[in-house]
Amino acid sequence: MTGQRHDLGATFVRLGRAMVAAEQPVLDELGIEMWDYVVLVALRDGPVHTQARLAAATGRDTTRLIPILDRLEGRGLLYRTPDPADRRNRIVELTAEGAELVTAGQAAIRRMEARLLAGLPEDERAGFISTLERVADLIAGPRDRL
Amino acid sequence: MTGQRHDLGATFVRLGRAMVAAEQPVLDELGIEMWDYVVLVALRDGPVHTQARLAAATGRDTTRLIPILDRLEGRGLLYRTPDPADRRNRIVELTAEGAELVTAGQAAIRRMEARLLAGLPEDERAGFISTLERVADLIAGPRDRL
DNA sequence: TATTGTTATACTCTATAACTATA
DNA sequence: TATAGTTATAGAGTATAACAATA
Repeated sequence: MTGQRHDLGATFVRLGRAMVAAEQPVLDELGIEMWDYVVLVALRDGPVHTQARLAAATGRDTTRLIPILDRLEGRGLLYRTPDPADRRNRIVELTAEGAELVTAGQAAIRRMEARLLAGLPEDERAGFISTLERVADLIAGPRDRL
Repeated sequence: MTGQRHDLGATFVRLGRAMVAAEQPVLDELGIEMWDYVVLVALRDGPVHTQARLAAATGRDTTRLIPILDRLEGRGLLYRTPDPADRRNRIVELTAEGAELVTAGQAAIRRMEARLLAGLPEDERAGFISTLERVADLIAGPRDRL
């Protein structure tokens, strides 16, 4: 019996899939898809001046990002304007409605996470989450900040 | 600034992708693909009497499993025999060579994991991994054992 | 008739390559 | 000429449906 524990990769992938599934009903309630949410969260802290940077920060490539932006812009959750400094670039920014939605969405997802982890003792839970963030930086590199 | 930390889903997915990428060179060295490895690991602890159960345990569906089994059988790493008790079923079992390869592969992957986590203090690392296993069972349910 | 394994078809998602506009 | 954004095409990956063998 070699494996007292499972491979980290298998465990992380499995956990990722389970969390995406758990987020689905929350996102359904908000009427947005997962990648919509990812983009909205990435934009929450301020406008971005090139879509390429936004694509890198969200792990999509630029071509896959475009339909997402089209949909969100059509719903009035964000808007794109040409950058006056270089009109090839587009400044992407949340509308007030978009900012409101991402705040409400993330709060709902945090509540869902808390429910899932309710079985863990409080101190173990806190320690796990803080180490998890460090491990993520260690293994996957620091996240692109916009 | 709402997010002192990132959503768990985003973090797990990112970590999963990073670990899969980190495993790639190890698997290349062994001459197998990721799903080959997943199947070999699942079979390590004993034969399975229906491919449907193997598919469920590895997260593939039966149709996607078949080309994987074909390839591994062709390389002599496992074999399929009709179940005498119910000849519709196929018993899938590792060959000696397959068992050897999965043992060597997992050892190499563990060494890779240890290198990636070398930046963590030993006790924090141990605590994290043990809590991670509990969290995985909590969130994704106990894993199908063959 | 129902189920296992298999094969074939359709669909979705992703990646690559052209096209437009600005520089 | 080079780059940002966009659109169109091709490819890989996945899911659905039909088929053969056995029960």
